[in-house]
Amino acid sequence: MIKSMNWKEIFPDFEPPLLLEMEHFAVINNFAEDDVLIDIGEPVVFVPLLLEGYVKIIREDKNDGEHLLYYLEKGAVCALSISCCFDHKKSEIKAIAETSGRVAKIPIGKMDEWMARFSGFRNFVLQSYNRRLQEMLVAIDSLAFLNLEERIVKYLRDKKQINNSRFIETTHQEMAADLNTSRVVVSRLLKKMEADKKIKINRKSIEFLD
DNA sequence: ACATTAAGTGATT
DNA sequence: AATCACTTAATGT
Repeated sequence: MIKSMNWKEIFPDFEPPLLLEMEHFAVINNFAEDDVLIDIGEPVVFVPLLLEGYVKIIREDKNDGEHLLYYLEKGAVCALSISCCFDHKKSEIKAIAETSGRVAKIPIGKMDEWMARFSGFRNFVLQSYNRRLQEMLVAIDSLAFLNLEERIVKYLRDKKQINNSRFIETTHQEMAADLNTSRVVVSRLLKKMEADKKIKINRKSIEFLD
């Protein structure tokens, strides 16, 4: 179903022999919006490469709610899954499909092998790691240094970017969960932002006026 | 018409 | 900024 043309397009630096092996060993899965791709505590047996779509990566504490860390985009590999894989650990995060899309699941054993044999693959993994680390810093910064209203603005900006639309389809409840706060507080701040002409609130969607 | 879900609000901590 | 205890509004059956 997936031709090497597609692979080459998404992963331009992969060597042709690597692409051939990938087509053979990778398991392709389609997923729909809101699918839970992995949850906390589930064993990680594959390293997922995102072929299409966006995935929300969420850190969750059993008692203390959850927090959105960052989004994974097409052509990215989940850095956290790699570290989990190497140690045969269980997942530290929850991954939810922001949009529908496709993943290629790489068996753990192949990761070692391909990183050793293909410099294109090794560089890809390292770069991907790097990007995730950067995004993690951004997530920490926003938690540590931004107030809730600023975090909401950032949240809406990110979502706007991903969906490529100034109409953000979400509920106050969902935002509160992602930002680890309460719905009432989100509603109030959004109301204020609407009064300030920054956004327009509709039921189950928000229009971002930049 | 009734139930469910999303969002708004005042009062309190 | 969080929580409570509602109310109101929109949607689904």
